[in-house]
Amino acid sequence: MTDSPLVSLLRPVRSGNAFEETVERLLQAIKLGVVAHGAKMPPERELAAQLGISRVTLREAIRALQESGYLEVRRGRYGGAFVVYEPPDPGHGDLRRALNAMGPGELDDALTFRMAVECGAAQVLAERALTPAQITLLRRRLADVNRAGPSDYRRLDTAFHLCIAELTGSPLLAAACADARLRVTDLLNAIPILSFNIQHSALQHAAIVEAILDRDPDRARQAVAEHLEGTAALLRGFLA
Amino acid sequence: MTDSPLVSLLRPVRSGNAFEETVERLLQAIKLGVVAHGAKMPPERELAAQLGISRVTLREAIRALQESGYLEVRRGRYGGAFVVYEPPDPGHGDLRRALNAMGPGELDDALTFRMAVECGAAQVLAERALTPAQITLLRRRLADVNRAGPSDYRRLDTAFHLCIAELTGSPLLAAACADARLRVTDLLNAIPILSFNIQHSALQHAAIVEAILDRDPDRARQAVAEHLEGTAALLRGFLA
DNA sequence: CTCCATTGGTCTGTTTCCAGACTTTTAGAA
DNA sequence: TTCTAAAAGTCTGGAAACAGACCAATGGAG
Repeated sequence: MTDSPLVSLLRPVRSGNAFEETVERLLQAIKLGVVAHGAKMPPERELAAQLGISRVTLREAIRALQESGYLEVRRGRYGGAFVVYEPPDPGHGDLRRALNAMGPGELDDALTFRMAVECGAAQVLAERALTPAQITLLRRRLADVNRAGPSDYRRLDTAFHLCIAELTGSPLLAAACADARLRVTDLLNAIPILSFNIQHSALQHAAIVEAILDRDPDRARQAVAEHLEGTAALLRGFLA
Repeated sequence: MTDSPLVSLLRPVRSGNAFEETVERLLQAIKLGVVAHGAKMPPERELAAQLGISRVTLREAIRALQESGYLEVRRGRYGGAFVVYEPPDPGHGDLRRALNAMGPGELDDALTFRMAVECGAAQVLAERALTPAQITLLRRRLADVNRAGPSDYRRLDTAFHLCIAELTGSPLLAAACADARLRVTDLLNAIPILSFNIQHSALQHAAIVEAILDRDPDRARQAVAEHLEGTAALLRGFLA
């Protein structure tokens, strides 16, 4: 265990199959509600460019999602790929199933990773002097998630968390946080949204923002850690 | 600026060219001294598997490094690719050159990213109860870097930093830290190693380990932040 | 001295992926 | 009603990457 740095350094160069990877990404964008129900995905050419893949590959992925009922594609001007998917209310077996879909150590890996990068992002942000526009944006996202109904909650919660990372101005860090979030999405989606939890989270979200705006890195870090620990404990509890 | 999460989510699926990416990786392993001067890289088949690429692609990369004088390849049993490279003493223009080789925002991005993930890793680790073996390893790495001579310094410093991430047991986090380190390697290599800096770093390294072993996440976070801030300030200073 | 395991070197056919040109559909503007 | 721009759909040739089998060298074991 924990052998030389070779292990970290000589890790896989490419994630795997471009097609599958793309399907996964788009699926996450849909499930996270980043592209909301009924909304249009960006045009193929644009999307392909952003994802760094060819149009052909992208289209294969889109077709797969179309056939699975996540997207509806319309041609012609003002056409495009529209999201036709609404997150179902999670049943009781769903979390178990989602957990089993992950490898054994994978859950811990994902949770640890998320804890580290999100705490790091909050800390970094709290060390900065934010511009008024940034402050406004952060407050806005906080208000959004606190005002969210059950159908919007996950989406706005995601937006709030990612907003912190994006405000650091580091694309690498933002990508890492997005990645971390992706790895627990399926699990989060399988947890029923309880109003008790929402209210609890709202307090924690507020504490995070407050600490950041107060330029207090330690408090920011702690607030995020506490917040994420709640989710982590919930998920880990189902493994017992 | 700071538009919707789409930006973080729909980032490139694959890093780029497998060949170039591989060359870069191997080069980093060499420059970081992870595979020391005169030592042998793992066998092709093994390496290809670890990097998740075909042997053909790997061999192309190896040949490129061979032709650039980084590796020497010997056939037959006990053959392999041997590192033939010794880091040159950095001259005065080197840092400038390395900095210019990066895009404008890239340096800030890399430094911010590094700050976040390494602080996060230290914090996470400090929340844990470490096994005796883990404690021994951490202390060992600390002692190694503090005992290092100028020729070994970078390598052992890298090993120490990565050790913290690896001890969290999260491959994702370890990979993120390795990645962050990679992005500033060229810059660090261009800085002359001053004994003053080494001594200063030694104190900070010790403080980090102490905080982790004391199970004090805040102090661990602060110690890492302070340590990295030193490097960051040094690099940023050259941009003025 | 012979054998053989281990390692790099080479070849072949296949799959994946790409770049780019071209076609078709469609909704709105003129 | 006609025209146009923006979008998806289609096609082709080629490059990149892979899988896997096979060859060649080499140093140590017996």
